[in-house]
Amino acid sequence: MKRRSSCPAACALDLAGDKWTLLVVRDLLRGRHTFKALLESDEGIPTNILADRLKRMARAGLVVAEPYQERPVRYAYALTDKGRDLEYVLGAVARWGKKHIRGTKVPAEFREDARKS
Amino acid sequence: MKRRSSCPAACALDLAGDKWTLLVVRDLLRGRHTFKALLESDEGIPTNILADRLKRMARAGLVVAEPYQERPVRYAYALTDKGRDLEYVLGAVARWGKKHIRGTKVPAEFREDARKS
DNA sequence: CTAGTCACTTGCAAAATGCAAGTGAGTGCG
DNA sequence: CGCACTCACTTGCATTTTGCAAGTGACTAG
Repeated sequence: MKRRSSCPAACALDLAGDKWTLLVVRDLLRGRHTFKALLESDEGIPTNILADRLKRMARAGLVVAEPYQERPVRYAYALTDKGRDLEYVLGAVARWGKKHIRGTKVPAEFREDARKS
Repeated sequence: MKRRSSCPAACALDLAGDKWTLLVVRDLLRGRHTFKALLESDEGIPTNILADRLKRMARAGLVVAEPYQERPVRYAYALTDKGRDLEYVLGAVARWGKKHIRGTKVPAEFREDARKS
């Protein structure tokens, strides 16, 4: 894995700087842990992209996949400490969106987290 | 412009959720205002991408281009209030990168802003 | 007249994205 | 057993975005 620079922001953006990764984090934080549950968000992430993001995030150490049943094996995805810490990035992004993009609404699951907006 | 959902995070990511936009914000914050100065960062943004990002950011109301000389007309890019507010997002991203990606170093221009890391 | 700078634009190949359809392992029903 | 259905993906393919290199136009300095 090549690094563009030694800037922490640039390196962080290499891991989480796209339109979907932070939304997956958002959904994991709001308690959606299965592939199907993650698919059901309003934004409608395509299945192949979700599969790819989960793999990348696992490689980057942001999530872990743990089997919640055998036969057939089914995985539940959970944030690692590293992934969970993206909550503060997500919070900053959401706060910015709420302030500057009119018509946006914080999902019910995050209402109390939005007090600082 | 179509909106993926009404979530403030999703909408914000549509505007700034890519590998380059926040780095341009970082460079504008550190006082680099011309096309050339923005090109000179360590990450090496390609010229066409920079031109495209500046256009998008202008359309999104994040930056304004003001001519700093006539003959030939040259523009200096400056953040709007909306764009400057991305500083908090950038800060959260940088803090996360500094904490979780080893070997990263906050650029000198931001050292005092990094106290909360 | 020539070289050089700045701010781009253009062309094109490679990679990422998005959509739809398919697959495989299993469960529940009659 | 046969058929329908679910869940978690994978595959194929068209479109879009990226990245690199080269080119352009306006102008300045020598």
